[in-house]
Amino acid sequence: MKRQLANIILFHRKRSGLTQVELAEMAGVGKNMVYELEKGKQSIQLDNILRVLQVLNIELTFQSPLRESFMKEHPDADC
Amino acid sequence: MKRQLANIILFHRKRSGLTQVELAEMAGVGKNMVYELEKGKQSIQLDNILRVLQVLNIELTFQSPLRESFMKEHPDADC
DNA sequence: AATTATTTCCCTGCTAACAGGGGAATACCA
DNA sequence: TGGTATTCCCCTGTTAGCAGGGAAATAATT
Repeated sequence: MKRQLANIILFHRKRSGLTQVELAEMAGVGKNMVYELEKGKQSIQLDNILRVLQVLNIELTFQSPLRESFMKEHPDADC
Repeated sequence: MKRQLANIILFHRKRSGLTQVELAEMAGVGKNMVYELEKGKQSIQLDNILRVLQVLNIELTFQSPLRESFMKEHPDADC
């Protein structure tokens, strides 16, 4: 997961034909943010990352053994 | 996804019998971080969130239509 | 009810993320 | 090869995340 996020964002941005600056503007963040994101910087605020991911149509999900088994018994729980 | 992260963390912390302070110490972050995380604060650094998730054995994954179709053709790609 | 544990929410100082600018380096064309 | 587009990486000032302390509010335990 270290550089995974960086790779995913780079991959999706290139595929969508956007430059770093264009992506930054669409996401409402600074251009250096996008640059550092793709460089693999970890200390970036979640909300900024989410803005970028939203533009690229990338979804973020959480998984854990505990969660899976719980959701099986409570299908309508929001957690 | 707004409060989802907060709920997941709270749920897992309770299940593991940890207090906010204990979780914070194990994750190597401040106690207020954990409190704000569970309150749903979005502007938190990703690396700090990941430290907390790691303690609780929660995994983070990315999904997108583009990614799925690409991984099908390149099963060993790391992106 | 009384005691203890935990959470909530103040506060302070430090630090680094952030936006935005700019220039050099590199990549991408015609 | 020359020109353009894009990326890389520096800089500056602002701002807010962060750790840590502490105290009131709430929850849990006996």
